[in-house]
Amino acid sequence: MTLPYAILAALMNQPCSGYDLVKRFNKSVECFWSASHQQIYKALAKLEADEHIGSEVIEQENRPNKKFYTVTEAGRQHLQQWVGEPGDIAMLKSDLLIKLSVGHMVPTETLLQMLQSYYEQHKEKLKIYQAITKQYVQLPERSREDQFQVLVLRAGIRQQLAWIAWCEEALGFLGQPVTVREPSSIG
Amino acid sequence: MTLPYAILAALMNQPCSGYDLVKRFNKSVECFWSASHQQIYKALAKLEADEHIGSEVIEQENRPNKKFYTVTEAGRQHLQQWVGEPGDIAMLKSDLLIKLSVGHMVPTETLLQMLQSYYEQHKEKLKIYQAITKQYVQLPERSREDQFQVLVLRAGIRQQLAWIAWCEEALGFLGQPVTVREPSSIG
DNA sequence: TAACCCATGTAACCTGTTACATGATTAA
DNA sequence: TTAATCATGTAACAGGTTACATGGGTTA
Repeated sequence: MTLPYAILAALMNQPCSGYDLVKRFNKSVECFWSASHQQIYKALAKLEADEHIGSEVIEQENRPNKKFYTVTEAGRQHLQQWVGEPGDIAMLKSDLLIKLSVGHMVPTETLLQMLQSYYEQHKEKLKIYQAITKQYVQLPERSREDQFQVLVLRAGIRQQLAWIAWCEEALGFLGQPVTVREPSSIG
Repeated sequence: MTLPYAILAALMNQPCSGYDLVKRFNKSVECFWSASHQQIYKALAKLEADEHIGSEVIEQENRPNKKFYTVTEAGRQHLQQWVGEPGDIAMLKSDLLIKLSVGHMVPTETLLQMLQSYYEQHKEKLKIYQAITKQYVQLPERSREDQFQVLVLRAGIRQQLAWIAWCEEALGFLGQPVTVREPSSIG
């Protein structure tokens, strides 16, 4: 039930076409909600039918036309109402933790390799969040809108730092010498 | 695709009935994977058809019979193989972050109330993880199996601490005086 | 010449949620 | 007597993934 709201939120911050939305949802640029292009096009059709968004066809030469979506007043109110509602915290569903819960069944060397792969991915994700945050922080003046973007990104950074610290603890437990790092700081 | 493995893992650590599995999956006792009873019964039927688990009917007086499930050798190998495979880190999908990404659209007072509700839930979750961890830590001798359980729980604790610290940052940003806490420690 | 980008969609399938169903036992 | 616990399931639906489809333009 969250995807339509996530789309409304994205379009509020920056109206665009379905194709561009897909990129924003998946190029890890923006977002804490993923969706395939099929899902997004379908949700856009529904949102338009419900008159929460409107579209304008933009004719283009040498490439397909695009539909440019903007949020309607009704859509804005719908989103605004949802934002104020309390909700449930995200359930932590992790392959990795299921795997480690039966770690005693598997040779340590195998576990180390598997864990290392997750570790690298978390460090990569952290870099991405930090890079995007930097772009906002470097702006001479930040709007309140931008300040909220930074706040959200800092949540992502904190999550990744927590995972990274835990991976290091786990690698240590498994007997892997871990490179000594400076105490984590979220900047 | 993870649920069947999560079930195999749970049954490896402690064989039981479907009904008991449901409790272990949802009473936050054990697990970093949730599932409804409908899903679990269905998955159990499939796992049994694939001969990854076997069942024995236990006759009971004054209450319905139960099916007691145990992992077969084939199931054990299937699980073991999966544990060694590298996988993708969990996508962070958060209602709360979508809401905050359009925080500028909503009155601060409304945001504060909404955020407070998420904050309380994270603190509650943390308490649960800490209580379960304590039970393991207090044991006079911990098996390697138990040590892995503690490791997994510590991941949950770190995640909740990260969320809690971020909620406090967000409340601070919104102008809410936050009770001063000792620097977070995962114990 | 092959692969990828632009741009939008349909169809089949699998996963997960909600509602419905049964029926005895026990606690408030 | 109302509700909850025990114990297992079916059926309908919503959410999400994978595969298929089109067709010109650009890059290697």
